[in-house]
Amino acid sequence: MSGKRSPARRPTMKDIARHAGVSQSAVSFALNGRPGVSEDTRDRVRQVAEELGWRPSTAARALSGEGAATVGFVLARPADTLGVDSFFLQLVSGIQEVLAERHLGLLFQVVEDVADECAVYRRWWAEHRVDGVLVVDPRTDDPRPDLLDGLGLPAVVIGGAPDVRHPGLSTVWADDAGAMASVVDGLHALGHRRIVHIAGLPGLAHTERRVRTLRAEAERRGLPEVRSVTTDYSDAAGAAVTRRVLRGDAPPTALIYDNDVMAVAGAAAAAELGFAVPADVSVVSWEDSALCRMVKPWLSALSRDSVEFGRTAARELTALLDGGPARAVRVPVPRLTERGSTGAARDV
Amino acid sequence: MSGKRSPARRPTMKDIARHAGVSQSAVSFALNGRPGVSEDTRDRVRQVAEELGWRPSTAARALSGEGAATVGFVLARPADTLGVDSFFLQLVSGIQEVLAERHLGLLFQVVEDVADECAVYRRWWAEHRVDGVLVVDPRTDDPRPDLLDGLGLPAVVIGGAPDVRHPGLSTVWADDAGAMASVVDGLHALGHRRIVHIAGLPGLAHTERRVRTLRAEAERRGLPEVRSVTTDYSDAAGAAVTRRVLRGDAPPTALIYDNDVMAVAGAAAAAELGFAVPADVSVVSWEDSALCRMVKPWLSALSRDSVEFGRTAARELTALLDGGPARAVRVPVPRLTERGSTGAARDV
DNA sequence: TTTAGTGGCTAAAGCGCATTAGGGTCACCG
DNA sequence: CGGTGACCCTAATGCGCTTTAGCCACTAAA
Repeated sequence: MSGKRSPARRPTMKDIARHAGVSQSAVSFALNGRPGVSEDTRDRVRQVAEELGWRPSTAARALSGEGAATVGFVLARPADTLGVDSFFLQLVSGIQEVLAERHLGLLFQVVEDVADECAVYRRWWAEHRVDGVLVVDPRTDDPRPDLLDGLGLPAVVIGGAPDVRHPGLSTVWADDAGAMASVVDGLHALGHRRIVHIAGLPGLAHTERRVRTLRAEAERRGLPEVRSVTTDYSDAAGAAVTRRVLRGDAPPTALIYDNDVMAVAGAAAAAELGFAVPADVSVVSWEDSALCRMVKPWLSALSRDSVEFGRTAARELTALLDGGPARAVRVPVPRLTERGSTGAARDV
Repeated sequence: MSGKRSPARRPTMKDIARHAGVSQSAVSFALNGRPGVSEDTRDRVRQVAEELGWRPSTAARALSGEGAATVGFVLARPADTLGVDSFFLQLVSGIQEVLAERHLGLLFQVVEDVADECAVYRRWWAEHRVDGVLVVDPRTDDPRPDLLDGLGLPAVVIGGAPDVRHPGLSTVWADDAGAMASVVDGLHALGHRRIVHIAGLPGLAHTERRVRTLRAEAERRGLPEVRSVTTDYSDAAGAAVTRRVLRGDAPPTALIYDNDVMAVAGAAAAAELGFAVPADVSVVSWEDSALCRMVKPWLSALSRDSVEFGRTAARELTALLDGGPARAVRVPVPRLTERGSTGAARDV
């Protein structure tokens, strides 16, 4: 009835104090569970706050030293690269789940490269915008841990190996090395001797881990014709590299792709070249998603629970925000879901 | 040398004032381009601020009435639904581009349904967290415009039709009706008479628009065997519906899918059933992405520039934040990129 | 009876900024 | 030579919250 045309005013603690007939400080004590008010008053205040639909102004909270109730997440990828990638949305969705419970906001930003990412961290810190950040795509020789350490910004590195040089940062990681070893193991058992690993971006920590492990495994088994090729993760690169290696002399009999997009594109490229999957060449995707079940044959893939990965990372960050110690948490080794794209190596 | 172990302190305007030998107010005037200081002083203050790496505390800014310098974006989708969807990441990336220029943050949240989404808006508003929001997936009978209007929270609805009932909200929309008409036109010209539209979620405004238009076009041309089937956008649903309609009597000769994921899954399902694409059945995807070029034949698709779509939406929102009037902006009609999946209808 | 607590509350200060109301100083006009 | 702006600048206030200091009444101990 009252013509609610003018945008409603936000209720403040002052309003609550007035309605409840107490001082602002009493309201603050009551609402924050601090001693200094009787249970009676506390209940009354709580009730009034509820009725008024009061919520603490994050700005005011942040200003009086309580932190911004927000964590940051920066994705450093050129716009066109983040096309068909299920990993990040799932990761974020898991992160959200945990953050939402604690009413923590997620400040999200997409930038071009790591330098820009660092700039964003500096800005966020100076602007007092976030209490902590989640860092993805760790690199070999990464400037971010040093920066965040210096700023004193709590952070969880997602996908990096435990970093002894930065005891302030938590790490959540998957055992790529172990997974790679087991994949090579499986392929070797199937008779594969010539294996090419179509890797992701060079410089990324997990790319390097996989590449190193593959090389080590190959040496251990005495397989000279096993190697990695780095790419930019795009479908185009996946297809291009596939064509190149299959056209060479003594083409590989097994291909390991670092993501689903390249695996699908690569499998298609192989088929075009007349290589049957898996009769002529086996294909493994290091990322499972609906994509892997959209092509014929379905692609064998390493599955990991990206949503849970996100949850774990967020939990580590909240623990850090609560003053807990930094930790290195390993999530379960991704396991290979065998589908139709892997089989015994053709006799050479 | 000075043992920078303790996390650096954020410089404040007080620090600048001290270094520059002026009052805080002078600093404020200087830094915000307000009159009241000489150009000399202004430059000096700017320089000091620069040296100290000062950035305004958003908390303090927000508290003194300047807004939170942040806009919100809520995605109401169950976690497992947001798998292989290139649209949102691209949209967000476009949004970011515009927001970053103005140093506006993007608060991002994933929730289960629209009710939760509304709760998030209320909370954000009460907590003074955002200055405006971007709303996606508008529905028929949507509670959000009313809510946002009531809260006085500036908002841009992405993908909705212009809404005369909420003159406070801007709208950025694509002409689905026109696009649908032109697709039907093209298929009709190729001889197709039995067309099935495998649509997205019922209740979504653009789904309804497309469904309505398709029906109208069919009636206009006297095609009784043209219809829409709604789904949940998943690959599974796309494949299932495809199988169902192709197995029926008088199967359709053309299929229009509301997204790329369903189109690819559907095309695969058709192939499995022995329907050659496009000889037996033509396939059109209402979303273009790398996915469409990962299958054989490549899928004809309606391409729109999602990144630009995001930019446009963000620009409208910033205009709104600047006090500009609400507008309804139409982005270019998506155009059909003809690829190998569409062809003349087989003689019936 | 005084003294020391103690529980329940209020007043006041401070966080970092924007903004309003003045307070000097100088040049210019009458 | 006093008056009047214009120009630069400072002091002080408020935004909504947390927190410290302190007040008052009442009880328990000395």
